[in-house]
Amino acid sequence: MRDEEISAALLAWYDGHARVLPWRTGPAERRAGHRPDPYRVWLSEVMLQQTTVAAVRDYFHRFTSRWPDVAALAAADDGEVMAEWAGLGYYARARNLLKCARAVVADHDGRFPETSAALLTLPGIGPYTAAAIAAIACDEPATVVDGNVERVTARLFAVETPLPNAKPELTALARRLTPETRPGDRAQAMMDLGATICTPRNPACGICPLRSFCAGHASGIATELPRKLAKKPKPTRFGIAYVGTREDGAALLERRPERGLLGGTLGWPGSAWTEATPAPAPPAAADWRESPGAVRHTFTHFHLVLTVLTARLPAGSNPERGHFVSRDNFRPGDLPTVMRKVHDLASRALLTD
DNA sequence: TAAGCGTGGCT
DNA sequence: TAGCCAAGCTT
Repeated sequence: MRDEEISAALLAWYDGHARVLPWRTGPAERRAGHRPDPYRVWLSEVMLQQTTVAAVRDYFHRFTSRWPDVAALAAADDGEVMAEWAGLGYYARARNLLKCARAVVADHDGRFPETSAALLTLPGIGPYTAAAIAAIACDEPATVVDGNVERVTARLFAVETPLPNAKPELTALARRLTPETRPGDRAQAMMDLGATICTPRNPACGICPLRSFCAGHASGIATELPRKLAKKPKPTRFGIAYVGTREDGAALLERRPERGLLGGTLGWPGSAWTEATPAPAPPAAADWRESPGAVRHTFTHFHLVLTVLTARLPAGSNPERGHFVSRDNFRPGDLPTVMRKVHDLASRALLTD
């Protein structure tokens, strides 16, 4: 009974406070019988993996403008999709996005499957995303567990087990709060509550619709939850990047291997990234000069310090690595952020030369 | 199964 | 400033 009261309080709050988002069908529309487009739900959920709403907004608009449905995306050029994704991070998502779109077209007649179990078999769709799409787009009473739900649930039930060990326990508790009614709204309500009220730091318990049910708040430890195991320190790695520009303005770029860090993205040729600065191995013969300063960038699991070398390459340059991209076809914004930083440093160095 | 995999904003 | 954090998935 108590679990149902919590669900009811959550939905009542959501009816008045649901955020308006481009990929979302609001509670009023939903009651009028409108379901959101599964393609847009899927695209938004993949973009939102480990990524904030603010960061996703513009990317979502550009993707849906350029590729309005799953068939269009499935037919897209890989390089153009990678370029459009540039800057959003976790590039495996973009590669899997294409694989998934093509699987939907090839194996599912161009329509997304309508159960979480079937969605789970598609590339890039894991337990969270499968449950979210099924609940939001198909009204399946799937239990959606993301970082927000983990935090809300840990506080609501005062779970002291640290993450990630607490994951099964929190999932079971979240399942208790998953009623048959309005599963899509309920899932989004939990996430909205976590994003706007039950925030990681300084939660707004004073205006929380679940305060009277919250064991964490009652015992004064809500802000400390969920507990987390200590993280490993990040090592620092070093490398060299070569910014080569031909006389006609073409840039010497290289597509990285499909797998691994920045897989499938476009970037400047360079050394491996290792614990000591590697010996130079330029991609083409030229008078390479070091740009003052360095590029600093932090990835998920290490810090990177890049030395940037620039050179003008002759018209007939025949590089050992990479390929030339004409001035008209080169946009720094098509590169992942670390490579855009390299471009920016090289540009500053050439300007002051 | 633990580790690999981006980025930008906030404190 | 440096660490923490965000609507996780894959291998």
